[in-house]
Amino acid sequence: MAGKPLKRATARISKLAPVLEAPAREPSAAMLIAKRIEEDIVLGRRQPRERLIEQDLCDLFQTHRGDVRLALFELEKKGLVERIPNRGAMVRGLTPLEVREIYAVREELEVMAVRIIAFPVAPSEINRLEQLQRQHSAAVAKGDLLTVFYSNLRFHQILFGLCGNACLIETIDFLAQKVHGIRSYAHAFPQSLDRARRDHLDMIKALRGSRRDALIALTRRHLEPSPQAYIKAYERRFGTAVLASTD
Amino acid sequence: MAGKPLKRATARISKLAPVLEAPAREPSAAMLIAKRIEEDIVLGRRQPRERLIEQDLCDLFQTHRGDVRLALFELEKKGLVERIPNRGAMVRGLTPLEVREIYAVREELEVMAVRIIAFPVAPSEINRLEQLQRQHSAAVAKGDLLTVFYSNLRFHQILFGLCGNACLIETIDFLAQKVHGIRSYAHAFPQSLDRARRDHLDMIKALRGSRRDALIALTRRHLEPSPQAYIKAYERRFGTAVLASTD
DNA sequence: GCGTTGAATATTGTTTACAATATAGTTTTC
DNA sequence: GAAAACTATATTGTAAACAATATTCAACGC
Repeated sequence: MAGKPLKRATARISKLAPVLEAPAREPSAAMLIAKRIEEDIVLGRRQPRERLIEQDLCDLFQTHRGDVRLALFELEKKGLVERIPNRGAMVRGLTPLEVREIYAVREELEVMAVRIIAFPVAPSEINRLEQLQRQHSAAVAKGDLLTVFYSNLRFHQILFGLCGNACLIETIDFLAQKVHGIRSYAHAFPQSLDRARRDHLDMIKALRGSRRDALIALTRRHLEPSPQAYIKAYERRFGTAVLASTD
Repeated sequence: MAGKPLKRATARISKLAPVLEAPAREPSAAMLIAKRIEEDIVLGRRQPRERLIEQDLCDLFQTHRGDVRLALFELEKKGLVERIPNRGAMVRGLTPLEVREIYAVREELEVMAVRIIAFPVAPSEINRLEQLQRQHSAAVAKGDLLTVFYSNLRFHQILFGLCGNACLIETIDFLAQKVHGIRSYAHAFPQSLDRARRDHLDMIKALRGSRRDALIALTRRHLEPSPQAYIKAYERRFGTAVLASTD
């Protein structure tokens, strides 16, 4: 047992990873839990300021606290959850100011994405978008909010994915996640969902015609309603003064 | 012991967090470890593809694997480390393509930041920048690369912090972190450090004169050398063909 | 009665031990 | 002698127990 510790040290030097490809790993348990909690927040099943207690989540997801803990750290960085040391985690509510700031950055990046898309776009890609759009419309008609949420998400991922810049795609996605929670406000009105649907159709049309300026304008317009609806709802609830009030 | 479990359930409903302010918490142990490892990567003390073994890091930082684990997850999300399930973590090397993509997004966001800075900027802010710049120059002269790194980082944080959009500031910072690792290449040449120094001085001048267009041009120019140096070094090392070769 | 103190409980944070998986080296078989 | 199977070891992943911290509620003194 005396000479053994050396082995690890040598191993670190010699083993420089034998050219391993990412083996298309499935998401870890912690990520799945994070995803589920995120869904709950998005669909309004969990209210802002509601506490997220580790043991409760363990019981719910049938797992140990390690995974739940990791999921909460994950959600904290995404901005959906607030964690206070030794006190725990709670669903985070965004202030109107934060929402406006996030949407300003989203607009900049999404416009950048459509600005660098290489035209013309392959018909197969446009067909994928149309298919997702049909799925989205059907879900809207049925009132299936979960499917609405995911098909909408996928639509935008495919659309902005066309730009080809992986970092840009990732960052757009990251910012979209931050405001997932406020969509439940925007979607409270059927007219909002309908407007989004029409925007999508127009986008597909612009894409097919390689009309870049139209696509940029649509991208900007498409981002407008959500923050406006949220801010209105917020002011109705907490008074007209939009300050840093936490309660 | 029969009726006790209920208490937790009721607690979750009743306790809606009694208006707690963020108590300016100090960074957790995991974050400190992540920071230290990041420094090692930035300064070239750890090579790309080098393995990061949890137990080694525990010995090094005198802690348990929980913290180290969390730090590695953290670094994975930042993009500095690659993790493969059941196999471990290693320092991640960026391909030239990734570097170009990241810098394209950085340019977009940093230009956005200086575009929305409210002029004129308070003299106190400009003084802070000048002070940091003096610190930076002194560190360059002394060859103190760690101080060079941090004073440069702070300079940009203050500069872009002037834009006032918290989300934008955070995202700029996030992307800068992703390419911290390649700065060791750029800084290999003294002329690079000197050019950066001059850029900073010009930026301060433009800021003082409220010359926005000049500041935007400087911001773009300032981002050029690093990826170029990295890509050149990469090609010299792995051959001129810039493909997905991993070794 | 009201604020304060103190014990009981709830919740998070840390540590350790254990199990599962991957890697390296050795032996065996053709 | 080379390929395949097996064993030993290294490393990560999981779980449970323990410790530290915060919250709740009741008793006490003023």
